[in-house]
Amino acid sequence: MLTEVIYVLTDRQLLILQVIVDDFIHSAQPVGSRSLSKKNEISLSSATIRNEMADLEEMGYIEKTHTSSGRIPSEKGYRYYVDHLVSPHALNQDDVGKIKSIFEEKIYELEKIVQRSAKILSEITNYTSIVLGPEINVNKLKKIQIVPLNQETAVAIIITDTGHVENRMFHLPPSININELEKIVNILNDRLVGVPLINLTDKIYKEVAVLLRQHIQNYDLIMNTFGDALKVSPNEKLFYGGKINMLSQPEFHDIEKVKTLLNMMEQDQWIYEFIRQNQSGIHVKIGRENNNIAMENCSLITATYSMGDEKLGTIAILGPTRMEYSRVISLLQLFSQDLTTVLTKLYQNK
Amino acid sequence: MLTEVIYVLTDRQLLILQVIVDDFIHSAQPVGSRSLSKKNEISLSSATIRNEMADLEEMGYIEKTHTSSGRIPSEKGYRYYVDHLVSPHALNQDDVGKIKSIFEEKIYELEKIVQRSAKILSEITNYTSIVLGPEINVNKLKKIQIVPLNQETAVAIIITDTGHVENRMFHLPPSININELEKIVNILNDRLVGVPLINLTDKIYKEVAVLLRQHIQNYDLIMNTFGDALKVSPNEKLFYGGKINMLSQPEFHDIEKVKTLLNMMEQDQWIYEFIRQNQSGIHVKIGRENNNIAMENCSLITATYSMGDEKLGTIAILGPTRMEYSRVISLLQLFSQDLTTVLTKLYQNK
DNA sequence: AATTAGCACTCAGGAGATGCGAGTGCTAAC
DNA sequence: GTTAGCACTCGCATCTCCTGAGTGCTAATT
Repeated sequence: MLTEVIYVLTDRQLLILQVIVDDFIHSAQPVGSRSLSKKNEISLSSATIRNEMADLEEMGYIEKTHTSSGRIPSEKGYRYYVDHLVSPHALNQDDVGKIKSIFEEKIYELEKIVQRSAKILSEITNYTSIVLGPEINVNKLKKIQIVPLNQETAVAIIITDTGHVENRMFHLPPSININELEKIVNILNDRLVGVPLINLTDKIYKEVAVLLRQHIQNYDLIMNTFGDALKVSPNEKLFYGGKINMLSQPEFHDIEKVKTLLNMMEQDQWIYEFIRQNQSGIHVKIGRENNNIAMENCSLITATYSMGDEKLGTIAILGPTRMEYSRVISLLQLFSQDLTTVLTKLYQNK
Repeated sequence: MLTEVIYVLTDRQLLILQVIVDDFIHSAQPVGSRSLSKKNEISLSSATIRNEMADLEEMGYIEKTHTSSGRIPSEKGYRYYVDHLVSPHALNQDDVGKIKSIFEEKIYELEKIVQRSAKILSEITNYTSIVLGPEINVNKLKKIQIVPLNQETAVAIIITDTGHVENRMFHLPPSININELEKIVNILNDRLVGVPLINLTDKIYKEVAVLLRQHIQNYDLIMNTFGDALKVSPNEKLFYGGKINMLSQPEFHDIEKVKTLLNMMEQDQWIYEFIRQNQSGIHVKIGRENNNIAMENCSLITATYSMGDEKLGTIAILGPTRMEYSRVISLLQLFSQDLTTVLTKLYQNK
């Protein structure tokens, strides 16, 4: 992308730009000079405003939809607005209450908290929320269990220090006997507790294999099938809230746009990679900054949440470029703070 | 609902009705007499066809969209078509292959099989698939485990005979000690293995409570919090596939219709109750037969799947009333049969 | 020098008018 | 009983016209 020239704007231009963005965010209609001149914040004639708007347009901060239309903010305009003009939004008591309510119910499972959060955030904002669940790969093993179901199958259960439970069924070779299985489990629990899940398989084959081979008859036979069961799914889960909220936005009255957008959301992998790479803190990506045709008309605001100072996951709000930046930013700030506090309190005291 | 009069149709009328429905299903355009007269199956002049169509309309099987338009099937027409005119559809090799592919991968978890099925069925049909997961309440307890995570929390794990794993975190009262917990678990496992999950809490409080009270110090204190953990979520899970396929149907080019429909799908509860009540076999509900405004323009074809002869769950395909009934019916027939066979083989041999 | 009033101009979008084509129903002939 | 023929209907696309909200520019005003 070309680096765009950043002009120095006069106070008056700043004011006008801000009012245009604010107005357009709420009305979704191009803003004209006459309607601006009527606002309290601005006491200038429409002609003067027209002159200033012409300058703002030349600098690339606003644009027209056709020759004689009012102005709408350009992506560059939104960028400037987000970087310099958003005032810390005084949050509505209602919204604050709803965010607090997420944490009031006594839920202990990380994943459920996160899922609930996605739902409520989308309800408050009327946009779509995307929550990247906690990274389970870095969680540490608390216990491994194997429960045989019948002669042929058993289920392996992996419990982490955060209380996350993974389970996988696997096939039992006919020659195996239950005692052997128990021996394996004992050895594994003995040696592997505290190991991050991501290192589990590695550690088994490199360090524990020798030991297992000594004690177990059919080592290869068992590990062939059981080993797979221990490979924890590599990806964190994505949770969506309010996918259909986008349908209520006037910019998505076109069914084709809706389709490409919803389609993109089904492509978990892309979203996953995209959201995952966020550094901690709040970030705003506007329109084409997202590098995805489906999101041309969308902005994405992301925040991270942590436990102590270990980053756990990401939460994002997806709306039209014409979204209420200041409100959403404040909401996410509050939310990620609260979530971090709760999680730290819940799980940090081992 | 009023019982509608069922007229006896001449062979010629049947033929015309069938061709109209078939044609409309594929073109989504009202069918006129002239285009009908050109078809090979029908060798009549357009005028004759017009006369027959007038009769069919009078009987309520077809209708006009405006005075001089071609005809489209009415709900009654679709009903008649489904009940009497659908010919067993010769399935495409491709489709059969895709259905078989669902079961080729070695997945053992019931839920994952079902989830995968929803996805693939929606891909084959281009409609929306709704799968009601296996009823876990009737599964029988295989084992209960409790794993303490730290001083304050523990996770309870319930494993069923089908390999389904439920887990719930709960709070440990500070005065409790680990040995007591283990004692409880031992007693529960001793007494409750083989009990259907739905009867679990009941059985604990009615039969096992006495025994527990004898052996456990802080019975009330523990059971207060642990008891909740054993209450298995009452509902089976709903899985959707191809929610957005509906957007490609011409009848859903209207954003409002899409919104009400997608909204309805978010109301899990309603869909759940509605689909659940199906008897085994294949059932077709057309338009307003579904008793839901959101589904006025939709038809729902449901099939059940079982293990042995115990009905496990339901799978449904949701499409516009103008959907390919015969194809979908055949697909569902094949699919539910295959799924039943696989499940029976997988889990029946205990 | 900065601001404003005034004016000619542009364009989207809604309201009518028009024509075309695909359909119908009816009547009379085959 | 079937069909040809004809008058009629209506949706839909196209065109034109009109209005209103906007613009840019120039000249007058502060």
